[in-house]
Amino acid sequence: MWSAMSETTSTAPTSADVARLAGVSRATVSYVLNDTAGGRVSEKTRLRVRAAADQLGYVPHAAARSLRAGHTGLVLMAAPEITFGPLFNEFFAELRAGLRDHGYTAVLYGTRGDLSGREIARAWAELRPTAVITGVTDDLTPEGVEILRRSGTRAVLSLAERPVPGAHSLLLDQSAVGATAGEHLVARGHRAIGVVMPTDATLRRFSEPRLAGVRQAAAGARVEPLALDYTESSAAELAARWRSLGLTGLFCYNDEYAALIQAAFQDAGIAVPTDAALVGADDLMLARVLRPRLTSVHVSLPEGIALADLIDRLIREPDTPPETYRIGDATITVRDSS
Amino acid sequence: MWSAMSETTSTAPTSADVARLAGVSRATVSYVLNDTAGGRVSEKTRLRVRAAADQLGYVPHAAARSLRAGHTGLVLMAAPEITFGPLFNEFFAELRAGLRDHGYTAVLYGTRGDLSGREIARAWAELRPTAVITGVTDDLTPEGVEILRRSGTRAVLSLAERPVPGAHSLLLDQSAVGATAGEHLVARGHRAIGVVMPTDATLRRFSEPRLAGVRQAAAGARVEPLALDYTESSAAELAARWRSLGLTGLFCYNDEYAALIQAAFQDAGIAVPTDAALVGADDLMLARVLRPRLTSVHVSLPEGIALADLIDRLIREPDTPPETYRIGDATITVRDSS
DNA sequence: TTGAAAGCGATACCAG
DNA sequence: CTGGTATCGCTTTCAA
Repeated sequence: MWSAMSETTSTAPTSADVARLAGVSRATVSYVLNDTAGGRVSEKTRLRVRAAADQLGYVPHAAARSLRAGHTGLVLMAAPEITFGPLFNEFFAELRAGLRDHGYTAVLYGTRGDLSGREIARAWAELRPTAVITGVTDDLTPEGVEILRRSGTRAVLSLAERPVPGAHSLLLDQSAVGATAGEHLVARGHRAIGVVMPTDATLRRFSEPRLAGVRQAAAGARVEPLALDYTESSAAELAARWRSLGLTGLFCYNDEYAALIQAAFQDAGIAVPTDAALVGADDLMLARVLRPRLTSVHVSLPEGIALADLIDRLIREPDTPPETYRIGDATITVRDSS
Repeated sequence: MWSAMSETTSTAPTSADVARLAGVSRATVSYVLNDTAGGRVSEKTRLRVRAAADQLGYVPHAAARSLRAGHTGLVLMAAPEITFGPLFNEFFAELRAGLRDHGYTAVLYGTRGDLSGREIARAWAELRPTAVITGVTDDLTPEGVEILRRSGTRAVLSLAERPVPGAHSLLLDQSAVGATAGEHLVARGHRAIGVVMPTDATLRRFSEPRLAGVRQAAAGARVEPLALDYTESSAAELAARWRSLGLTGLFCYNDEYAALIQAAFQDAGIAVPTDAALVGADDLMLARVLRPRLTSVHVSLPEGIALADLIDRLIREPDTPPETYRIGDATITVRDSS
């Protein structure tokens, strides 16, 4: 029964309040509510305690508990400020579920870009997380890793395209994406390949290794980086000078950029795939709703469950030397654009 | 200087450690590091304390601090398990920035769908958040609101398409989206209008008010709901029976569904906009990369800054009776598909 | 100008 | 079977 509306003065009920109402000690309340020490408390008392807790709407105080326990079950995940699309969202959701099954609480903790590596690390360290997974956008410096470890963080992982010294690395091998696209285009006979490079600075960490991957796979062919804003006008401009570039294939960074370009090419009378063979990446639904349908490279992220198991192991063995786990398999789905 | 690698035994340095190293008391350390009581501590001592803290890599313990302070600066935001796209992401990022300027720490806290309303509320209440913003996906029951308030949460907001009793409501008026689309189609002379209804259950809370909006705006016209999976085959099927439906206009729920349908129509030889006038929603970049370009209804979310100000006010005046704030203006961008 | 000590809420040891 | 009590790390009042 929810008795009265919350008064302003309502201070949260504590275990002491529960104890008082049930006529027992705080220790007993703790035993009962945590199912500790089986059978040490009589059935009758347990019922009284439970009833009292219920009546007061008692909820334990996580901060007090973890202060006493010496550890929080918190796994902090860096929250990207930019969108990575449905792929990442689903991945995070799965990972969170997996961690919860191991008894951890996963939280997306966001920071703005205007904090230095040290400040970010300190902000995280204040929460005394059990583990930290730094995302793709955030800069975790070696110094930051050290700050976290000193403050008791047992595992620091970086999910990025290059390793952070001192931290375990889940290396998202972006160059494999480019390489897969490059191989495909070369196999189709293309010897002059353009690579779209978004001017967006936050994407550089992806675009550059992807370019390198194309270069490596298309050794011997001409590979030309082409800067592009994510705007219609920028795409139109690229379309206008396409014929003069002498290229036949184009790796478009991802499906969204590819869609933009395909539309501009269409407007300019450049036929896909005959005048330009297009390859996107991420294999979004978008690739299937365009006409012609888009060939796309897909990066499979690791199963959230498996990753949760790994994190749990690293937490339990905090002295495991930093290791690099290569994740993400690149596979290509060939459709009508190439 | 980062002396040695973190040993296993490394227990996080406390303010007592800093005090010992600096040769002062814990109180003094607290004064210095928090800039409390200006001028009460001599410059010399302050330097010593700062140096000691630095040397040890001291980071204060947030749980201990807030336990003592009696309040956390935590604003919990329900993390949606599904994607709402770039619109929401940007909105969340802005909101977080705004809250940080007010001294709060915003955190995305995720829960899986398998928790009951009470369990979710308890999980949140354990963290003693200062405010909770429940997202679009999560079910916050009136009972949950009460649990939170009892445990000291000063403001509970729901950002949803219908109000939660007891909580402040940021009412995202989805019916306005449908109404705007309906008005547009009617103004163009359409008297038989289809409305795409995603079969995805989590989207029903959006799709139904959107449908209602169309109905209201197109009173007198025929309005036909059309169930659709987010698959190519489902779209193809709709295209196959389009002519037999006798409809001329189609509101597609959002741009992604509209893209799917436009492709299917194109495959089936149904001309857009002459055989079918299409209207999407959310005004994504997608609407601009399709050919014909997509007419789209745009919902403008409130400025994160403004919302942060509102939340701050509600926190300061926790007894403000629950109120409903209508947010989101629907405006249409007419392009080539309608 | 600095230090001693109380207390925030929960838990776990050791007595009774 | 149950209760007292020390403890986690930090802030803040009160004394010195």
